Amino acid sequence: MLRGSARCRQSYDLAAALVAQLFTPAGTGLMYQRMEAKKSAKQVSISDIAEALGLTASTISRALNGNPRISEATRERVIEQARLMNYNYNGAAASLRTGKSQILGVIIPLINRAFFASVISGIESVANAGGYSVMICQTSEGYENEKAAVAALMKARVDGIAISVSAETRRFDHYASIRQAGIPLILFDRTFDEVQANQIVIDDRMGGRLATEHLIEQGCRRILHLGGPQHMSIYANRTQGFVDALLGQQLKLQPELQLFTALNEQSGSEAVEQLLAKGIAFDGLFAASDYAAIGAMRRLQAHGLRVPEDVAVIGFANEPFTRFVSPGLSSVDQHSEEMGKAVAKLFLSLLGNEQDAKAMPQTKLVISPSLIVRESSLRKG
Amino acid sequence: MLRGSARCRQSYDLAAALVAQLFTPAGTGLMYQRMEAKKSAKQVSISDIAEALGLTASTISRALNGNPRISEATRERVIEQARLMNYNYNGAAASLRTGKSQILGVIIPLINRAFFASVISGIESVANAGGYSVMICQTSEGYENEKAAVAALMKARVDGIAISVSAETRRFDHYASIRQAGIPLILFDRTFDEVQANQIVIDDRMGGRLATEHLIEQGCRRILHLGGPQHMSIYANRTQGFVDALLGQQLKLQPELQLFTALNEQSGSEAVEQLLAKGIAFDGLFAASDYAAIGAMRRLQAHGLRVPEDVAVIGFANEPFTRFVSPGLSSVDQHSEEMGKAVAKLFLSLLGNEQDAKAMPQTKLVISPSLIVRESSLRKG
DNA sequence: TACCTTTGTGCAATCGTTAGCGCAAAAAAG
DNA sequence: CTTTTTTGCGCTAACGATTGCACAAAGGTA
Repeated sequence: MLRGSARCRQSYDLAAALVAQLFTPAGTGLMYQRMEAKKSAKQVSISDIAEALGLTASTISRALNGNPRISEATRERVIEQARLMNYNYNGAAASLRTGKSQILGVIIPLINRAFFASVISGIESVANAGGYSVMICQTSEGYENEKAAVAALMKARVDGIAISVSAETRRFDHYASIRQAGIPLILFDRTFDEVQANQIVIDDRMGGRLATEHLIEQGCRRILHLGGPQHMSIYANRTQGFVDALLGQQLKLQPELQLFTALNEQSGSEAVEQLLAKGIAFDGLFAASDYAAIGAMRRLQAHGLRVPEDVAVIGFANEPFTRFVSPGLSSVDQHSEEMGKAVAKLFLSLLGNEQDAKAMPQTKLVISPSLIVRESSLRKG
Repeated sequence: MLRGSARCRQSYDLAAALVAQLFTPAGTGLMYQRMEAKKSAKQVSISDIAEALGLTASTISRALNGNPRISEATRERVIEQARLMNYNYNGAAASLRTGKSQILGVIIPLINRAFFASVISGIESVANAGGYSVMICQTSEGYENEKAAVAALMKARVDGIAISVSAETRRFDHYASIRQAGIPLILFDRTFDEVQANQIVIDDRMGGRLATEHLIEQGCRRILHLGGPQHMSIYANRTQGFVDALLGQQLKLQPELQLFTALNEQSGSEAVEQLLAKGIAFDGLFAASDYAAIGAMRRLQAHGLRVPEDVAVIGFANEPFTRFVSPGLSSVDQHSEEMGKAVAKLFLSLLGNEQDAKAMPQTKLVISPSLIVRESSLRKG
């Protein structure tokens, strides 16, 4: 514990420069002496401003917070002095006093998935506009990391937590402390109904159905489905949508044409390899992930099969690379940015009206996905 | 200001459940009464634990922080009681008292660039291991957003700030408050030498040279360079590397073969269109961004030119999509994850040894990039 | 037995901000 | 010219954790 020596460090040339600057315009000797006396130049506090202006900290606080009981003249003096002294609001102190940190916590599996990056963008834009900062934690799909992330956010006393559950997570006790603290909890995209929390999801079942119906419409009759871990609702629902579409079009369900994998590039590739080796034919492919789709598509092409003529392919998530590959990969867009905005908006409303979380019924918002048709699934004529 | 009513909200069924749980094992009537009395069930504090155990807050604090002056027996009792009461460490209170928040601030232009996402991953992994959380702000390449991000991080009293400068930023006064507060500042990737700060960058000049030399080696003699805004050192350096390579190989610099754009997909496409329209021929293309490269490549193909046979193409950044496109896009890898780790490590060392920031000389760490050759630039034979 | 260490814990001040209450002075109402 | 209201600000007590100092009890030494 090196905490003992952790107090006195600052560059004093800068502190001196600051004092000089202060001394010139509004020059109160008082202020100068104070800086002289306190060797350890901490950041400027409202008390420092108060002292410089001959007021009290409460007045400074009220002035900066727009309290109507403060005269405009005083407010302007305060704001100007704060600027001069390079005052920085101390969020920690305010958080301690008010119990609010003005920070939202977000836990995601992987930050380098375009989907999650977009969601974060959406959250940030709305949250920032509402005066909130965002604290992001990545679990790398790990349960222990998720536990640690929750702990870190609780420690930071965030005002709300949004989680997209890691693939490894099957128990949810670590969410209990969130609820016990009365902190709003929102699950997005990767949700579990076992957890009592607000949810924002896309209609994955509809997405799966749209994608599959599109393939059927393009003339596919034997459609391979590469699905994800079925304990996760998003993947189970996409698969369900696939089933819906087949049955809806009076097509038979072929068990050998449903494979469940980790849905990365490699597993997509391997799945195709496996089926071709077994001599199982198919003329369409719906993967519940773009990564699996691209892996599969490349492997099909490596075997001399043409996409979309021999096999029409569609993925899921509309990752940016789907536009760049050739043939362009059809996919299902999840309106990720919108989802992020919805998450942040829900937060703001939950925090805004201070009805107990328990009074407010759990919200479940479902966003409809959109089919994005590119060359990989489009058979002309 | 709805601050007045912002105090009393919590779900009391849960609080009751907690009390019940508490009451059963270690059952101190005292505790129960306290919860009864205080209608507003705040989170549990160390004083609550102290009261439950008949100790004082200082002992609890020391026990939880591993202070050797506390007996093992007491420590265990404290830890167990903390677990029972579902205690959460209050970072805000500690931050206020110690002046340390155990949070690192990171400001990046865009979170949905694979490069930055990877850097963040790297930062997070090292920072978390060192007991720090990470707070991320996105500027969307905007100067005002960058100012707001700095303010938000200062408000959160982060212990250090890492910035990759937005494209729009040309003034750096907003960094002054960081230095004045004595907070370690690290610029990474997008740096400016005008700013007095630690820097972690890749050797962009070397990257540009490697890419260009590779094209020359593949037989290119008229190489088009799509460069970025030259006020940004990364792009100026990549361009300089291009120039170095040409001159090093006794090739002439052709002014009409250097275009400077925003380096997105569209500008890459337009640049190619423009040159072809003018009838300016070229047999190689080095773009300072993968996005510009893919845009250019697609446009070349649209004009019936073959890549790499007619024009060999190489990009920069090694974005993941470069693997998926066909032909695979050659690029320059920036070791983004390593860069992130280096940023976090530098933080930890800056925070670790409490020599003044001024005593510690400014560090500048330069990481060497790697050439990644794929089909787009490889002429067989 | 008297004195010195070591061990384990308590006391109290402190960090910066907020907010309820109080209280003058000024303004409005009577 | 009083009385009431409004305006503008100060006082003070929190919030929860940390930490230097004090101090009693236990153990060791002379």
